Amino acid sequence: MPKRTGLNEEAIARRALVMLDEEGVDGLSMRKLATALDVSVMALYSYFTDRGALLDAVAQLVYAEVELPGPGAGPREQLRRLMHAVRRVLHTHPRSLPLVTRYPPRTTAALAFVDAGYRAVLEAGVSPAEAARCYRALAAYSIGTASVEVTGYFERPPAPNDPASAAAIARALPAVAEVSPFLAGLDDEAEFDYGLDLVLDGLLNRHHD
Amino acid sequence: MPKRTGLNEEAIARRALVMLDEEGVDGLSMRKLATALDVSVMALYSYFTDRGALLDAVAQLVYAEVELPGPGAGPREQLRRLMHAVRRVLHTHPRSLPLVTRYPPRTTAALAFVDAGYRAVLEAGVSPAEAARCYRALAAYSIGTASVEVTGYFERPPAPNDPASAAAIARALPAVAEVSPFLAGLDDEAEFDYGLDLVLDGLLNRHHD
DNA sequence: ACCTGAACACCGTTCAAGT
DNA sequence: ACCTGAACACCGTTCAAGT
Repeated sequence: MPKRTGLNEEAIARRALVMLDEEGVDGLSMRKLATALDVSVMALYSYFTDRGALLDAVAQLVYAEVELPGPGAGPREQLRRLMHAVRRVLHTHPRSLPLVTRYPPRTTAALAFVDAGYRAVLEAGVSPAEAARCYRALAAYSIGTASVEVTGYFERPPAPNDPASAAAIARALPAVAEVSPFLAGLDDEAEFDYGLDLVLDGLLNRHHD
Repeated sequence: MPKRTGLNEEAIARRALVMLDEEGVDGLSMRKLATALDVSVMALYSYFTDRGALLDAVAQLVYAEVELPGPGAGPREQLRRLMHAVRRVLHTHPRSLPLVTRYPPRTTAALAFVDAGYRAVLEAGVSPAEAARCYRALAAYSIGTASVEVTGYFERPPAPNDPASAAAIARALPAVAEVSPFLAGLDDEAEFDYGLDLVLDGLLNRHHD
């Protein structure tokens, strides 16, 4: 008689995603995950060759959560909605960012949003060879924005450890001192749209002429 | 008499960067680093409160390596050169990418390239408030591109574990099947320029009108 | 085929002690 | 102030064994 633990790849990866959301990549250990699933650690290795394979599976689950835009809009609007959906998923699972930059989409479910993106670019009349370049630029911008947002790259003005040197920084880096105050007030989603429209306009105009 | 180990923050972080380049973030352990520096593990804790502080210091070293463009060119060309320099550093230290997306520039040396970027945008006649937005979009694109390049996001056509399902993928994801073959042939630097020009044109034209 | 427990070779960090 | 060694509480993974 089998042990009837109800274990399978999907169930393990789902529980791992919950743990990732709560504790981050470093907090997601095989041992804690096994405890949470009420099995021995080594039971997990019947489904994943190692921790890397598990993290990959978690990344695929995240990609699969990207909401595909419904039909009825032009290609440009489809792309805009799709990139917003990508950004939204990364905000739902901010701790998954290190995984997303390590494991590309691979499963059918994970590739669904990529397919939708290619389709929209092709519908705009772009050749397959050019569609690859277009989508790559869009993906780079979306992933980069999410990365910058989630890590708070521009969140606060630079603060050196030594508080006495704040004045020194202002003297050595006048432009940083002048511009930094405005970074704090930016609205993330509006900024995302700002750059996204730039890239979309550039891409689609270039191929319409 | 002090132990004359020649230890200091900078020397430790420099050696850590070498180890990061060779073995990646996971391979950069406090214990191995101490052995490489010929001191006990705990000696490192006199200079860094924990491993995170060390990784932060390594990230600052990487930022400080960004080559600033010389004078003599217009703001647009300066920005183009600067973003290429950022990309170049991330290619010199590809394993530093997880650090760069975790620890923003903070020291004076690390902020030098950010200052140069702001200065160029300001020189283009953009207001400080708008300069913050412009630079943010540029940084997002550059970091995202480096991320996509280094992780090989678009390097190979998607290959599911189950080879029998390759045909199934082609059926379920027709646009992926059509576009993917063209991704392999792309030249990374040319693609970077492709999108960078798009963003630069959009940003600078918007503010010139 | 799936699951277990013990063991191995690692980690980061705390603590008490040395100079 | 700087450095050490021992100890603690963790890791991922191998192995031999169980059903």
